[in-house]
Amino acid sequence: MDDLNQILQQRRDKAKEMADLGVDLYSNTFKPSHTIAEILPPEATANQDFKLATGEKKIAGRIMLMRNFGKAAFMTLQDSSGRGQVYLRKNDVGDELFTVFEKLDIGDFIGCIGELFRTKKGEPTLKISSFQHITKSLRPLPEKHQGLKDVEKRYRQRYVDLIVNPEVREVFKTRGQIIRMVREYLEERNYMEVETPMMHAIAGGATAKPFQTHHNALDMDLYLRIAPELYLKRLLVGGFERVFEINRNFRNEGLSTRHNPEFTMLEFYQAYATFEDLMELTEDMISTICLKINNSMVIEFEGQEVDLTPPWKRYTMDEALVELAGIKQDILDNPDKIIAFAKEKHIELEDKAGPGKAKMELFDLLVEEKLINPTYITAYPTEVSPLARRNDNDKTITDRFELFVTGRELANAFSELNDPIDQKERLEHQVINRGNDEEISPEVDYDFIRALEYGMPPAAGEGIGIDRLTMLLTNSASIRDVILFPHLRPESKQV
RNA sequence: GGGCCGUUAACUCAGCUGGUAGAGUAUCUGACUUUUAAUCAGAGAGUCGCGCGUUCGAGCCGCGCACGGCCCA
Repeated sequence: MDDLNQILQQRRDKAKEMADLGVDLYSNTFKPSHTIAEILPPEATANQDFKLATGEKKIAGRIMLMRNFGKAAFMTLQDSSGRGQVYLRKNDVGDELFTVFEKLDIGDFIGCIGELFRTKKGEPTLKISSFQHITKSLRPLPEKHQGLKDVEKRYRQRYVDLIVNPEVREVFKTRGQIIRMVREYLEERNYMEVETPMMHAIAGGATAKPFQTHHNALDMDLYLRIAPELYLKRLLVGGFERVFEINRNFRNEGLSTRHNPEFTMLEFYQAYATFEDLMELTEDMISTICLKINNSMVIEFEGQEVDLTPPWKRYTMDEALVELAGIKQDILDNPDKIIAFAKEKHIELEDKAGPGKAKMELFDLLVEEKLINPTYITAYPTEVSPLARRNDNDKTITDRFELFVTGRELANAFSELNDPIDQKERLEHQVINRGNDEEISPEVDYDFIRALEYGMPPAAGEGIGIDRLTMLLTNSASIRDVILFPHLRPESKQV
């Protein structure tokens, strides 16, 4: 720490000078009476008839901007409610405090006491009669107009991003609101929030590579969960008829603008409901939340207009492949032809893969990106839906839907398979088919089968990616923009 | 894993055909008691991501590596 650059050294020197003046650099005695937005709301600037509160007010915040006139200064203070202007004059605060003021830096926290007035230009401002230094900042903030733009720094040092880029704060406030609204929506419908294990002995409930860890005392390997599904269904067996969980899942796979190794998933299960009931619930829930967040069900996402007004478009998988990918029905109906067609499109299929897998891959390749407005795809092949209930009339498809918006999968739901014999066969079949080429060999969760053998009421369950929902509702192009601390490789450089 | 792009002062960015590095903001010094990108005058601040090579000479050319972004798998 002895090779500090000029600016860092100057700040430390100033801190020392303040301490020598008897200033507590990290005091915790100031109690603000108001937030900045309470007494200096943005609308008060626009509306000159806005009545300012009278009497002494106390606000605390970080100094963001300073316009210094030698014996007076305007400062822009920021707290969690927003920004506001304060005005300080040597005559008002006295020589002793003014000496402290002269040592203040942009980035420092101060507490200000004073009364409100309007400047010549009409801006509501707190006229400081006294102030207290609260916290010293030893590092300079980024440029005042450009903010912090370096994407890597914004993610690594999110705290700086949050200080200087107000729109980033808004995204994360909105994320919190979305989660709260989801919770409220489900609780109003008698869903109970539960927490199930994040560490699993068997990584089940989805097809994904898990992270591995180890429990020392038990001397056993564990996996960070890839999905909570099998535990939530155990709760249906146990008699809870409506449960939901909002929590992290972990998948040891690639990173992209749509994938973070840990991501937040909402899963909910409802006894005596079908996947069709959940289609109605989902479009109502998401459009309602969107309306509350954006005051409209028609929103913009990456320059495209997206209309979330229910009811949403519905296609079966086959219909989507015919209408949106132009595949002929007779190809879809013939297992050999559809597999051949997929291979023509350069889709790599394992020898064990059947027509269902081929359809799913063709859908991902040819259809998914075309689904901008919310669209339900139903009638997924049983082959690719090991946990979903078979359709009563056609055993090759399941009572399942996925929801696509802006070319992305947003939700996955189905009527749950509650036949333990069928479930056992399908999970075992899946394990055999996944084979040994994966580093972590898949296992069947036989306790889950045992639970089903006690009898699970018919139910429907759904998973909604909270990160992706937040991306949609905040017009964020990358998942890293809705995750406070997205995963990055470690910095090599000295900080 | 592959392709393309990026990495220069604390921040945002310039940097020509290879000739020892520049602006704005921020900082420091001085002036200034209603500014709001305050203004005016002056000053300091850089392992040019890292390493190797080519060259009399590399921020710039070549190779490798690191980190990041976008696209693809």
